[in-house]
Amino acid sequence: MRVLDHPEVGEIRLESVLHALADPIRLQIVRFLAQAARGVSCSEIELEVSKSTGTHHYRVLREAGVISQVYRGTAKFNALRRDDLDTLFPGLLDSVVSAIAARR
Amino acid sequence: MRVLDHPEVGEIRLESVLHALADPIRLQIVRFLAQAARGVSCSEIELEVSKSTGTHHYRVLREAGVISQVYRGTAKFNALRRDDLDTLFPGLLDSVVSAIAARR
DNA sequence: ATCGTAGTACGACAATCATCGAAATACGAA
DNA sequence: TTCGTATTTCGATGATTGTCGTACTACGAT
Repeated sequence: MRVLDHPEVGEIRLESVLHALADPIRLQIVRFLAQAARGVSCSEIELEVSKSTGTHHYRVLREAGVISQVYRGTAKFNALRRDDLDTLFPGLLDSVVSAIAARR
Repeated sequence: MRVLDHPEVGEIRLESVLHALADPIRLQIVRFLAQAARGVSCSEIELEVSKSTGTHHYRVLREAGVISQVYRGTAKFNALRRDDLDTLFPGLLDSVVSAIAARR
């Protein structure tokens, strides 16, 4: 089974989280995950970039501590690390998600 | 008198704001401005980078819409665009400022 | 008019980044 | 085992970024 590295809660840095969120493709991913009740596979989110670029963006989000990723079979399931982020940076994720949800 | 370009409220983009905030030097500036009651000149904030690099960071913040800058004599006064940011992205600035203030 | 202070403009440089396509891997199903 | 699907890895490339030093400009004070 493939295992993926995630930063511990204590290792998540504000700069990295902000940097991870400062990209339209990654915001699109976060937005999708925010309104999904449970884990979402990569292929469920239609990104207007190539597959390899998509992989890159998921990795940036994971390594920053914004999302968690686990393999289930051949698919990889993604979820926001809501609790961890809310603990570290209260209100940050909510405000970003609200801001991206508010615009059309 | 020298005049500086600031984005209109409607031109401020979330990605640019997040990108502007995703740098330790710029977070230091924001942190300082957040706990200053009124405008602060560039030279009041001691940054561990050269003057020209400092100028660069102030410009990134201004062009993203995070701060406003006006000349008064030979000095340039900086202030957070609190109201504009709160209108556009409610809670965002507060959560970021709290996060940087919370860590030592 | 001259001087000092505050900040800018201009290259330049190395590092990081977003992007891609093509080849490779992991795993479930047939 | 063979096939198909999901995702990765590996360069490569062009764009952006953070950094600097030096030379410059703007302005107040002398």
